[in-house]
Amino acid sequence: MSPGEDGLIGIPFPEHSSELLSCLNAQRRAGLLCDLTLTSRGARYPTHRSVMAAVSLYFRKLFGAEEGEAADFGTGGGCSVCQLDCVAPDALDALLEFAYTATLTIRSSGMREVLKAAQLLGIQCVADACRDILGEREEEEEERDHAGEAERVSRRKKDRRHISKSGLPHPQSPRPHSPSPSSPPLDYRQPHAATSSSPEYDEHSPAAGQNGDQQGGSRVTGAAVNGGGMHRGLGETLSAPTPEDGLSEEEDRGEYRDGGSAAPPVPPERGGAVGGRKRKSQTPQQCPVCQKIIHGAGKLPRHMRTHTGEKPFQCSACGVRFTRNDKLKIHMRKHTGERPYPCPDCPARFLHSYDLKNHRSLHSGARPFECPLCHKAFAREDHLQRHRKGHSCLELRTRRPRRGPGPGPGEGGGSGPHRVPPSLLDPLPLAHSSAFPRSPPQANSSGPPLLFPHDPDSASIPYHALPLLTPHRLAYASHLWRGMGLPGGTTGETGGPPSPLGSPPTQARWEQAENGEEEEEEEEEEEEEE
DNA sequence: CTGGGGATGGGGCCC
DNA sequence: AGGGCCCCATCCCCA
Repeated sequence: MSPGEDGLIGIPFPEHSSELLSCLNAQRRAGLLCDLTLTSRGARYPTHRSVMAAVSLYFRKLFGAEEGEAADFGTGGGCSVCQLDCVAPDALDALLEFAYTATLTIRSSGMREVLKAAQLLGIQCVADACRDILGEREEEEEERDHAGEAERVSRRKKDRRHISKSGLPHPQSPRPHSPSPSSPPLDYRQPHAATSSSPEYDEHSPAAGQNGDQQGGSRVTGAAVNGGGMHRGLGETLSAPTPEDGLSEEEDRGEYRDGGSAAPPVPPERGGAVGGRKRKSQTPQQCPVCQKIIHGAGKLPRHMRTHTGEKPFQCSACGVRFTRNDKLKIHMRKHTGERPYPCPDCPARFLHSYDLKNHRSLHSGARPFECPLCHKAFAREDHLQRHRKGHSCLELRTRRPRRGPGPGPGEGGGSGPHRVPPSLLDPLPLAHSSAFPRSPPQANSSGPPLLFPHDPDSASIPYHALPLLTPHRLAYASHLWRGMGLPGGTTGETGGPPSPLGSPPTQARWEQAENGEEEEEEEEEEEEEE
């Protein structure tokens, strides 16, 4: 290989962008290299012109960074001061935090101020996000107001509002850098929300508490919007959403609309397979990063580690780290040789109960998961899903195995023993049917849907798609790792490329094939009659 | 492409 | 409320 000509290789450093941002944020907090000071009603925020120009259209214009103009602001060597009294200190603080962490953490009550500030400063993605949230919330509140059972919820909401209001500094009072005791949030010197508290999610540190408690005892009342918009350009590591992400986010969205109330109509469990288990009305907590409602007491710290990449539980034998203690415990079985789930029908033993369950289906020969198109039956649901994603059934499918020899003891007709999960019959999986309500992706049949509109004018992506970007596993995680003084975040998250399940061309082919089969089957029946 | 094992994240139950 | 334990759904990887 001649190194000069075609020996060019690109070595990606996925953590670079997030590390860069994190470093800039550290410099900002330390006041290092700050060449711009923003002031708002007495509060001063040292910052960097380049960062502000990168984030805000307003500053881009101001500094002439947009069209190559050399404005005074842009060329001066000293530290400039930009007075922004039209922007509330809290909102400015939140926007600065967003600029340097890609996460917007604000209180519900401050949403409008942030929206206003984002519009003023030309931070489109934040403005869009705030608009969406405000819109949703208003709808939600209307629903609640009409619902008689919502009394408790609304009371809590009032409390929240009260807390939030009392937490806001008086507009006239100078913006303190150290907030008063009654105004816990938004100390700009401290990373917000999950950023600051992420190291404390370690289960070993009981002081950690829930994320919502970290700033004053009330649960999270604001929203943390992970800013994909402006930082997406930096974040080359942004991965397309996995089907899992999409699906779960769909579920989440449903839950989110419930607003975490104590007695919402519970969305169906996954596939309804859980059956008897009822969701106990445990205090749901909202993840400040992905907005997901986490049910179950004490589960939020566990969930947060999926964002931070923190793996506090290390195997003493091989050093592998885990996010959860129970996973480590299972892992340890590999070292101890313990396989607590023996198959009663054969010598096989398993680490997990569900492995045994899967395995036993082999003995029984049960293949309860049938492809509705080619009617091939599988013992495992995920294998059926994989089968359908691979579209292989189109080539292999011939005739409906209506008589015995086929897989499974029963006939496939109608309400036979073949269980086809409703989700699999749904031609358009949720992840692709409603996750992109505004701009449906150009689903090509060979790759993930396009999440990022190429149109530069559409500076923001739909807010609903933000959680799908899984940025929390990228830039965000890096900040936290850095904050914890740990080496760079693990990149174990694979987030494999999703298959465009149910993409229109494929769906059309399926439907076509299905129609063809109906005809074929009729012919077959006629033959049988003869 | 399929079968199988293992990993991961979320929720429920219980202490 | 927090955490342990368990189960479930889903995904990844390998043969």
